[in-house]
Amino acid sequence: MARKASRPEDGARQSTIREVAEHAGVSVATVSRILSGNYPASPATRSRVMRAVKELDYVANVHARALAGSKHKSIAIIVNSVISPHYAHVAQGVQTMAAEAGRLCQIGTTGGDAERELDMVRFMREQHPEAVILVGNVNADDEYRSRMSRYAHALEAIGSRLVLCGRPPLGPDVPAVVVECDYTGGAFAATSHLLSAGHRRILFLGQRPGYTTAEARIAGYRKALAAHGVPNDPDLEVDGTFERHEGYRMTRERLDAGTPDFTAVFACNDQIAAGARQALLERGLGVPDDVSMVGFDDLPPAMDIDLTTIYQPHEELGRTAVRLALEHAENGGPPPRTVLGTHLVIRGSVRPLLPAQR
Amino acid sequence: MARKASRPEDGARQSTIREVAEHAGVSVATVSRILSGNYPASPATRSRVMRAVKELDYVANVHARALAGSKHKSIAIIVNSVISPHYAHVAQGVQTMAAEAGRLCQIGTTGGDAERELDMVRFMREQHPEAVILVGNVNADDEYRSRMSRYAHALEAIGSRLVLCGRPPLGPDVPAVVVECDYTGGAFAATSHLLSAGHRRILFLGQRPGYTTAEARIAGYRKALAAHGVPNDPDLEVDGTFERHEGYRMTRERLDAGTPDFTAVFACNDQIAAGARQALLERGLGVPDDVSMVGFDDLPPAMDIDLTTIYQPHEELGRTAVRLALEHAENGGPPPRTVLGTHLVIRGSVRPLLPAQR
DNA sequence: ATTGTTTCCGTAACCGTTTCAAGGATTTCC
DNA sequence: GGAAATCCTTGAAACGGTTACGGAAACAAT
Repeated sequence: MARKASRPEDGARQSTIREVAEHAGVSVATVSRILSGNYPASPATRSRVMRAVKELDYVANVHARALAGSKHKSIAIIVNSVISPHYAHVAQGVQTMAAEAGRLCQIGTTGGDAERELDMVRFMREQHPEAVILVGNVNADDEYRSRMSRYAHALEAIGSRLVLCGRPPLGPDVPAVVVECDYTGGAFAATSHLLSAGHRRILFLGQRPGYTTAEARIAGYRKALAAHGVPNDPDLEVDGTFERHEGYRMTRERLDAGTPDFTAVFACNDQIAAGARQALLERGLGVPDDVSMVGFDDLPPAMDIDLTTIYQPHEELGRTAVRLALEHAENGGPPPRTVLGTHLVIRGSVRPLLPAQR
Repeated sequence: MARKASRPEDGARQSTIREVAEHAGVSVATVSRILSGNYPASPATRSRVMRAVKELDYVANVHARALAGSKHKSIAIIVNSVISPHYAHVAQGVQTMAAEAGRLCQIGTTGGDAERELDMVRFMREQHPEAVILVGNVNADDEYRSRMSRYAHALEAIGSRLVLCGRPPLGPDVPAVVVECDYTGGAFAATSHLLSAGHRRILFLGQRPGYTTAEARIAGYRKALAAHGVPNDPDLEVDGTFERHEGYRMTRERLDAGTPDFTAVFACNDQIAAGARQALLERGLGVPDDVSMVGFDDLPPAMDIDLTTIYQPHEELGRTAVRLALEHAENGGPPPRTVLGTHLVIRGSVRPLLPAQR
């Protein structure tokens, strides 16, 4: 109904603000103002416009709106993978908060590849979102830093902000909101827990030189060892990605190499722990009877395998990222920065080691 | 560099196509054509334009492009939750395929609420994506059907299409691409597997009247019972959502009610199975020693708890949804429809029942 | 040399909003 | 009663692209 006859088309079209204006007998400017924000308007006009909107089932075109107002209510999030539980939870937090704030949530994945992350940021920039949230694990080399720095400034130029979520700042020259999580503290607590139970040789699963989230954990691990006066044996730090099958592989290879030279395991996340556990069980080693274990994340697999682990506030990381970005967009000033904490969740995968066994 | 002096601002701006044109000494039309599609242009002009683009670090404004070309390269996906493994995998498939096709991926969650799903569709419509993909489990009442039908037509009107992924068509009057998955067949295979192992009293966990994904499964369950000549006992069909804690609750309540009157469990997904298993273990019932179990999904928890289950092609569902939508946008014609299969994955959670135990 | 084809490129009219300067209608004040 | 202030409302210029249409140049054919 009430389609402009002057523009005949085969398919129906979305009604425009002009049609609404015409229908209500006012100008487009009036419709625009009434619809966006509560601008002074006489009650009569307002209700006429509202009725026209209803009758035509009018929905504003966001692209026209974004173009004219140079602002698109949307938040972009870039993660390694949607499947990985940690990222999924962070994404859920972002999504929830974005929805609450009436923002569209745009998502992109990188597979953990720094190059693809950069391309994704570039791609997202075209969309002019209010914020681009970068989550997680990436190997930041110099080339990466310089490109990301360029992009950060480009984003700034279009009034969008970069948010680093669960990772440290990229440097003073890279404008970004930062929402960190205390991975070093978490790893310290995990390792201390094992040390307090008498363990001395603790396998570290998930070392990844260059990757901030792994490096933060190993720093905590080493710090705990030092605090307990236990010498650090680099041979106990095993390289691998944060996936289940990698946890399995790392442990398997270790066991294949000879008799176990460790009594406990600290896994960089629960997935790794689950894989490691499987490898141990296949070799007839029980958890915690033969080997104690602490994971990281406190996500689904942890409960199923009764894993003592470190909780990190996944969803809150996402929510905070959105909140701070939006606040910063509102208030301006230097980009805010915050650090969220972690804590130990005790289940049944750690057993005290008798003095004789040490 | 080369900023228009006539428009002085505090912050830097993104360069426009006009600036690129000026910089390259050609018209904006030429730049536009060279950038989008391979329009005939002399190599000299092309390279001049390309160089200008590089030098100005020009990125087209998608909103302007969408407005002028009335097309935005984007795909919207609406799921219950990003956290739920099944949805996460489907979303991963969508995201992957969308990225391959150079599309932006927009995501929204509903928490399994039909009302919120409708609102989300409405919201997504404002963004003019090429497709809106609806995944999963929702209670479709008449009110829902009628609103969704309206939205489907509204989407059609703006050249966008609705995609139903992992759920049946809504009716002949609702234009939509449909990518189903054979849940009935999967449930039939699962139940048959248990029946063949001699089980007769099989608990069905996850009944949800009105929810298509649950109803498809129970249809398969009943069909298998009938095929084996086993009478259907409605009392064995337990209501609950598809979450781990619900699996725990349903089983717990069952066990609390008296001595177990079943020898096997079919869980509507692996999460439910994991929760059920925990409840059984807490009561001293082993899987599969005391109770056999088959799940659905073949996702992470399945491997950890050595669960025999039904595989469904999660990511492929997502990929297919995007592919069909894009193909349909290209070719037109009636909306395509397809059904993907499932298959049994045998692990160690089912044990044959001795004839004496039946 | 004229005409017809091709090929490449430019002009300008949109796309659907927002927003600003300015206009008309009331009310308020002296 | 007229000027000033106030309140709503409007026309029109952006915003940054795409694209229909047409012109100019280059080349081939007559």
